[in-house]
Amino acid sequence: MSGGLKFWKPGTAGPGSSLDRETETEGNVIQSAPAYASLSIQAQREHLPIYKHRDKLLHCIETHGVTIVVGQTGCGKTTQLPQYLYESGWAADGRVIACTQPRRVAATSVAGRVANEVGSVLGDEVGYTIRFEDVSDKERTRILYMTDGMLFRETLVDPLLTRYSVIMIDEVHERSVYTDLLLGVLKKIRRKRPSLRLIVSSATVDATTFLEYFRANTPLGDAEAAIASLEGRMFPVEVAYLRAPVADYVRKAAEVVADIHVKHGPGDILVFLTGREEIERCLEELSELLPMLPRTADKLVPLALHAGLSTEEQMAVFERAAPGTRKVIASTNIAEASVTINGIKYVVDCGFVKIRTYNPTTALASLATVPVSVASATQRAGRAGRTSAGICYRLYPESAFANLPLSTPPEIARTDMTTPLLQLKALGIDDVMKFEWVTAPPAESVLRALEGLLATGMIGEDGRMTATGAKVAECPVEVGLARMLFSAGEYGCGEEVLTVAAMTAVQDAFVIPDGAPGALAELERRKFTAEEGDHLTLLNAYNAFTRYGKSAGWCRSHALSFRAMSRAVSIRAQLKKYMQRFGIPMKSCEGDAVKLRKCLVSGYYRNAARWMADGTYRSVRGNQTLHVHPTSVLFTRKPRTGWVLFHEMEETKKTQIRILTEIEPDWLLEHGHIQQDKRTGKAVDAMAMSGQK
DNA sequence: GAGCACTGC
Repeated sequence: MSGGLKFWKPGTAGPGSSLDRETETEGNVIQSAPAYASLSIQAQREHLPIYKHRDKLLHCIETHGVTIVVGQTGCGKTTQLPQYLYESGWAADGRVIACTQPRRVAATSVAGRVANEVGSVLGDEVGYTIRFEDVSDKERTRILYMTDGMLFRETLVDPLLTRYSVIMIDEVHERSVYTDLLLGVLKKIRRKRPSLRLIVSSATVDATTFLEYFRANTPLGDAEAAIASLEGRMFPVEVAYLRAPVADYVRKAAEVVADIHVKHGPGDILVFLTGREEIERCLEELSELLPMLPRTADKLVPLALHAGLSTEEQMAVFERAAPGTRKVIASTNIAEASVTINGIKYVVDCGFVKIRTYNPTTALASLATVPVSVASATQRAGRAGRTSAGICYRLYPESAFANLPLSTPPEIARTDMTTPLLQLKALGIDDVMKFEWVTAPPAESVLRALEGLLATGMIGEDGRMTATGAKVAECPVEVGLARMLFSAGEYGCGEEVLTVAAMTAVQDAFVIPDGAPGALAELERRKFTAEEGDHLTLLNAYNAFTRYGKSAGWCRSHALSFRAMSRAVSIRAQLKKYMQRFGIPMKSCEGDAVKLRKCLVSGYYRNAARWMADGTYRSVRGNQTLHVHPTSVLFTRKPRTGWVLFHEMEETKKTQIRILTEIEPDWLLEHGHIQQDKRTGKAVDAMAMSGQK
């Protein structure tokens, strides 16, 4: 490390230099995104003046149907705007001001802060609504924070969202599926109810996209949409790049951290890497480097942060570093937007991110490591400037930055559209091709989803939703799970299938404890193992969890995630209400695993696979080679019947199937193949394959 | 014979 930091630092702007007045809307991330900043300024100059003052902003909302607000994290838009609106009478006559967030924690914490500022009890004038928690009052709540998913769901009940006078869609730049669906639906609602005011709030210049979106094909005229911007309260962040690319950014990250520690003053360090494995390796490399460093005054405290950690483990990153120590947090993308840590002065950004994409042709989800977008890199850099001026070290050359995509493709372009399309149908939007998407999902994705909905009887040949489809659409789980729940009456296993659905909807109930190798977790899981496979193993784990008092300590000693198990309890209770509403008897199959497994088949018959002599499986649909995920209880065993049903498949290094259960191939024949046959004209999966047994 | 970015209803 004697050579020191081999970074090139842009000379034009240093920490503390102030930026052009107008570029303040971009935050003070110096030199991070020149092309990006100028795009924003240009767009704003062309269209409208920048409103910075409260009264002007209100005026803007008053006169325009849709206001696009640009302002980055910390500018107060989320907490202040709804209050301004409230004070100027937008919540009069029993109307409600809504503000949506993509995440539950954001909705709850912001609601808490605003209630405090207003001097109200949370749940009274200011409240929040998220899944499983409604801390609001139907009569009294005037400012309501909620997840965008909840507001979208509300449109199923009240299609014009009549109780709201203003709806603010926050963090629109994140482009979650529900944000996109909501924007489309809100544009439609505004045609029928022009009095509804919209505020679309974004941290980035995507804002111009939304401005154009709300103007396009709208009879409301040019002046109906406006951009406003709010000043942030960020400190400047200097950005440094590598002179040349590195082969091993994990190693480089450790070196840069060591170098910062030796050469720079106090302040914690946040390192962005792509996954758990990289995080652990980086911290190992760092501990090897430390003894070789010159003596420093401060001690370095290494911490990991990723979603796989328990809540307590995650809390460690928020604890203030003890005097004479410096925290270094190696984190996944979770620290980019979901988790905010104060006191970070240095950010080290590897420049990559793991992203999930869906291939509609093969029905395969895959997880790939790809370069981050300019928007992501900017957001990551900003994490260094929340409490004081900071530095961001990007582990790639500046020339590589210029080639990054401006933003990550929205989720709607890389996800299975089956459930979203069914929900649009439930809203009466039958022609999804004509729906005004902010970004349209790929045509192939829409076609495959419609095919799937038709094959499973959710829609008819005319494309309209069937009676079963309407029930499934209401149920807040994926289509396969809902179908399975609704056939529970037929198989007399309502109690059990409800638990299986809840446990399947929750990912990662079984955890690999930190430090202990997989073997220990494996041993614990074996205690719940059912011969038939993972679905019944999950059922056993859930039943044991409730039998032993739903305790966190019990989960810890049985390699189960308390967080996941508690979620399963909530989901089960919620799904139970839907089953009761639709009159499905809550019977127990009294240990008859055949009934339960037949019921699983009713929802997932499309996910069947046949065992091959080499230990892999072949999918019935598509004849793909599949590998059992190592967390499956069938990882080590051949299924007695030679056939399994799986919950999902995902491509990483190999194509893997997760959550599988042994089935009889004959059970496949009873489902869904007829419609599919008629449509494709081909011999169908289930029928064709069962002949081979 | 070996693994998993992050949300949300």
